[in-house]
Amino acid sequence: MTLSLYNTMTRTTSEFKPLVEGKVGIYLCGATVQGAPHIGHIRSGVNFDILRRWLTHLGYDVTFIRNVTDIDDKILHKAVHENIPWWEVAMKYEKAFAWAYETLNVQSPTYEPRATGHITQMVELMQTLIDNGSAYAPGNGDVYLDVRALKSYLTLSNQKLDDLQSTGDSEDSFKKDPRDFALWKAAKPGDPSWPTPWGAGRPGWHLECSAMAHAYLGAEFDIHGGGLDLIFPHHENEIAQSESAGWGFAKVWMHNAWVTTSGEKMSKSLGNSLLVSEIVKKVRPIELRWYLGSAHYRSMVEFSFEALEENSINFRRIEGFLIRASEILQRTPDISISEKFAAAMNDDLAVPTALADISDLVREGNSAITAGDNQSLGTIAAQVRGALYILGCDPFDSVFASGAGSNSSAMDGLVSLALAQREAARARKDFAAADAIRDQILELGIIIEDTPAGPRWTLAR
RNA sequence: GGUGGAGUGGCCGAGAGGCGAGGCUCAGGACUGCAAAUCCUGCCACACGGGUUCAAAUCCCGUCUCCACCUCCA
Repeated sequence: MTLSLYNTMTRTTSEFKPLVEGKVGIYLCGATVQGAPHIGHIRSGVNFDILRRWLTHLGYDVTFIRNVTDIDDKILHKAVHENIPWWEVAMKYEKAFAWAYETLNVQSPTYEPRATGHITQMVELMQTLIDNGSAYAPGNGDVYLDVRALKSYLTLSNQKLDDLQSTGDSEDSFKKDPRDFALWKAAKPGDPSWPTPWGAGRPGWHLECSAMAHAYLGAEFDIHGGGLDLIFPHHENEIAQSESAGWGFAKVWMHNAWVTTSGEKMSKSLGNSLLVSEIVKKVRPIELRWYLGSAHYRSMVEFSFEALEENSINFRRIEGFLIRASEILQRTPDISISEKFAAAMNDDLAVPTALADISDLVREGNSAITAGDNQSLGTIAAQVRGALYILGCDPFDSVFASGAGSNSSAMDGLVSLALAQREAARARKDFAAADAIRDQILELGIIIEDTPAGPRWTLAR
């Protein structure tokens, strides 16, 4: 059984073959740090984190690059607006993203390059492109890529150059063709700039990613990821620049779909952003991650708090099973991968199909608990935990320490005291007193369940 | 105008020629002092109109509706 992935370039799902046996290089377009992360941003991080975890499980040595775009128009605008230096804006939101990734258990990239740290590589790339006639510097300080000189263009979005709507941009008089795009933007007064042979300025967005991908992954690499909206123009332009420089560039292109609200794409301009920092006040981070990760990465997620809550209930059912299993087995379940889960994941990360397997396993596991079959329980619990680990939602992961098994011994002692009184009341058939204790404890946020092995308690979520 | 995606039961969501994924909700049952948790059973489907086929949610033709991208975007 081998891994198949959908490639946006070919519009088909085919077997994944790494360029170098046993190794995978991934470049994911990360954030432009101009605002706090909303759940759409973080979905991309979660989806590709699942891909990375799965590749790692399959035994690949994964080099995962996720860049930070720390210089761009919006960052500069924000700096002016807030009257602080542009680098303060960039760092502030870079930290906000880092917090969100960490909170949602997204593994840290192998390398996380910043655009401003790779100006040298960008200048070198531009020099190559100008030398071979692919790009030109018209003298105003800008550098453009000459799209008419390209052997091929728009192969990823499958469009024709002439079908593109004209931009109606009248300020582009220096361009040979209105569809030529800027590799480098001439410095404006007051803006940060870096020197180049063609004048001082700052990098265009597309140039950054080509230069950084090349710096860390080489002329060609396995997988390039990003959001659906990056296909055009960002990824097309990355391809154009990189191929013009003679690089093979990415072999597989993967794009995650949107998180939408009310059927519309979330975006800053619509003002309906749902910040990660706000949502984790309403549900636990592990539940938000479960919600974002449990849909197929190429399917749109229509966000609603109702759906989020429903998904959380589903997750708690699975989590509850694992916690009960660990109590009965008196140890944390192992991590193993079931064949069905593996088959689903190998089919272009078919997480929803894999979820059906998890549900079946949980049902079987619960039945094993009832039957007192601890051997089966151990096997099943390990497979459930293994699946959750790949999805980044392992309740025993220390990242989610506020979840399972974190009840302090002091608290356990106090609750046990109350439970002992309740058991005494039940023994003398004083059910009014027993129920009163249960109700009072419930008001404090603690749920009591009577099991054949005696009462157990958990914190209400 | 160009490119791409979607329409499945009360709700959310898989599947891609033949056995109704799964979850939530609802109804009933088992268990329980009562609950909770859990298990079992049931209810309710493939946007519309044609066609191909022994067989269509799935393939083909047409129609309707919705969404995204076409130089800010995860």
